[in-house]
Amino acid sequence: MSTSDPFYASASTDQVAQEMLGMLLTYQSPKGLVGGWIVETEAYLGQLDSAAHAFKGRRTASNEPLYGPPGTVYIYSIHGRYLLDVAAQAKDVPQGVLIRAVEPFIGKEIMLKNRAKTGFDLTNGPGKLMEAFGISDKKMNFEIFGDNSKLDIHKHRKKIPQMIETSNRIGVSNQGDWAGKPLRYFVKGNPFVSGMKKRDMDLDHFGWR
DNA sequence: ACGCAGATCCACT
DNA sequence: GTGGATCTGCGTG
Repeated sequence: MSTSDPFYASASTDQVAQEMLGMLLTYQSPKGLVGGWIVETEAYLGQLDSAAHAFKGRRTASNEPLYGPPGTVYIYSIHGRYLLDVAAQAKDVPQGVLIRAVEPFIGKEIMLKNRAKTGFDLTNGPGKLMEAFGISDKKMNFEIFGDNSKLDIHKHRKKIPQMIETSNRIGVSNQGDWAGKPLRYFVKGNPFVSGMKKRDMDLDHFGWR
């Protein structure tokens, strides 16, 4: 995905978050290529969104990548983990999409070595997928997916969700109106979605069409 | 210095 | 399946 690609800027951030479901996320890691299908995302809508890092225009060294052009890598840390975001709007419009879970597709063996977990637990959470990928710092901040970065989101290599499900966002501390907005999107039935209950899993097709 | 955050793990119902 | 403990980096005082 290149800088000039209008994909991000042409759509609202919540639309982008939905369209990213089924796209392939890859990372050229030192140990080899790893990657997976994006199955869960969340949209964060900037200065008005009380759950967003840029709420009220907050702008610090660590959330600065959110203000970058569409496709900017935004990695931040919480609870000792690292999470992966994409800036989704034009430069200086601090809206982003959090990638919360992927279905492993490339380099599964590498991911299994990076993480002490197997099965769906390998990548069914935002911190888990980063650990599986072997990313444990913020060095790639400000890079552009697929342009000058080892991280890439393949727009055209896409799986099609049978159905996209929504919910409120996970772990947002703020109790404002925004905490309950349905800005989390996931592939219905995909077992790699965080917190997916066994009885809701579609083990035949993983929720893909 | 201090306190908490866009989470995870594990020991228990 | 779920609640509580614990993980560090960063923002605020």
